[in-house]
Amino acid sequence: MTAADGTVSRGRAADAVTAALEAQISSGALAPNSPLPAERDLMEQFGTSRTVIREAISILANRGLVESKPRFRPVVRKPDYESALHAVSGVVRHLLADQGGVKNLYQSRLFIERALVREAAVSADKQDIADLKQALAANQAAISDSLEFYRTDTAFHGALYRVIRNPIFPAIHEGYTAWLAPHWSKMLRSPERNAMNYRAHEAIMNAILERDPAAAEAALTEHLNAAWEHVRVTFNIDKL
Amino acid sequence: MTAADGTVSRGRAADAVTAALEAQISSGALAPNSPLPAERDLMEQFGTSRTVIREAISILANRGLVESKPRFRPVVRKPDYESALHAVSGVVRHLLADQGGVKNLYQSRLFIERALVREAAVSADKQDIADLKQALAANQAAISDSLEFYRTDTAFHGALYRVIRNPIFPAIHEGYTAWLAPHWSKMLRSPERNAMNYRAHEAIMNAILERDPAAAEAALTEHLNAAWEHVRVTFNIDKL
DNA sequence: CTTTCATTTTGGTCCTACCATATAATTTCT
DNA sequence: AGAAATTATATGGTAGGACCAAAATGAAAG
Repeated sequence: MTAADGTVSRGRAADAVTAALEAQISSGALAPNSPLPAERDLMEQFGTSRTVIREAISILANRGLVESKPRFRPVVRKPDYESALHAVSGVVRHLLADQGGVKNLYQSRLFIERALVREAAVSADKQDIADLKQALAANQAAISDSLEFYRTDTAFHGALYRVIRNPIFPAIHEGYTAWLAPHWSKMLRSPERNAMNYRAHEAIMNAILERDPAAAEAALTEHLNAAWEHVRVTFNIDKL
Repeated sequence: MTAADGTVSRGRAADAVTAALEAQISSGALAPNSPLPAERDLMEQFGTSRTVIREAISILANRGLVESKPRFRPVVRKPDYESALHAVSGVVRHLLADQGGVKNLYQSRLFIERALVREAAVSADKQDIADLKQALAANQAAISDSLEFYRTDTAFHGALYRVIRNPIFPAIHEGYTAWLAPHWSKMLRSPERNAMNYRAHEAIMNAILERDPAAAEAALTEHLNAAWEHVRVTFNIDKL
């Protein structure tokens, strides 16, 4: 087969189509949130069979550049850090099922957040502080409502991932939230436990306000370790 | 269509095949590094057309569970943290091409490694120290050989990612190495610059040996910032 | 203007066929 | 007999056509 640039591809024609569509997405010719052209149009546009068109779309879907629900037109997605996380989610499922997978992931989260609270204590600006305070207040207000508490709990930790101005970190937070959620949901939520977790958040907040990175890191570490220990002993997931 | 478990899937039959193959891989029925059965055998085994078999294989490939070179039999791969990184590499390319992508990635690396050297200074054990020392020695021995210096440089930083016993982190290091390599290779390597970088590594090592996390973090920060600054001013990649 | 119904698109699946190459089998040569 | 060259087969990649069910669309009815 002969590609547009004249090179002979002995391997996959789909790769050429994939690259072309990638380019059209990057250049904005295919706007985000707009549906992809119909497969039969694409096969005319690229002069190939539907087979290769479909394979190309499949590749783009797994790359996170388009979102394809069965029976629906694939929708173009701007490649952002969330879609990158979405792309790994398939493998992550296997890793979590593996021995120690959940523990490894949780440990990495602890490690990251330790560094984040330290960073927050050292260099959070007024806006960061305001965001954290607001998230904390919302968390306090939700102590009696376990479902809402979980949401605000996640939001508070999420605020931590935003003190460092880097879109990679909020995406990482979303990853942790999504992948660890099944195990967090196991946690027996109660107003008492919620209150305990809120106090832990408060301690972290105070350490940040006092610009004490060591105290912030210590508070965060104890908070996450306590949560882990609770899940661990309650559900005996040591081997996970 | 009716799947093996009797459920009727209105969407994709390929998903059923994918799941079945996933199970066979997880259970070890399909051993790692062994080739997948031929497509025509699989279509008989699952009672579906080659189309869906091929789509399932494609999905598995993008999930990182099988590695498929064009025209070759797909090879089963045990899903590890490296294959997870491999799965994102497609999207990452786009993110790096985007505005500030490289900078964001490099900043995240700096953030992670700051925490890593701090961790190393606090809790590196004898083995960790020995590994770091060996990596440092190899780095010193390669000052005059820029190519080899790059390799040992990477190895030294890699040793940092292993002090915390978590397979996620070496994988992250591989990601940084692979994705940042194109930009690092731009760096004008010379014995002088190599010597400079070696001294930076030495300073980090010393701080770790002295169990001084703050000094270690400072040394690492200066090291990576200097490298970034050099790349930045030399090649004017501010907007990358 | 909304609802309902008939029509057309469109994605998902199946099938058959053919090509090019990787792999296995066979022959040929040393 | 063993190695190298040759032929045959198996296998992945692509093409094209067909059918179905659900989605999108347009027309008719309320």
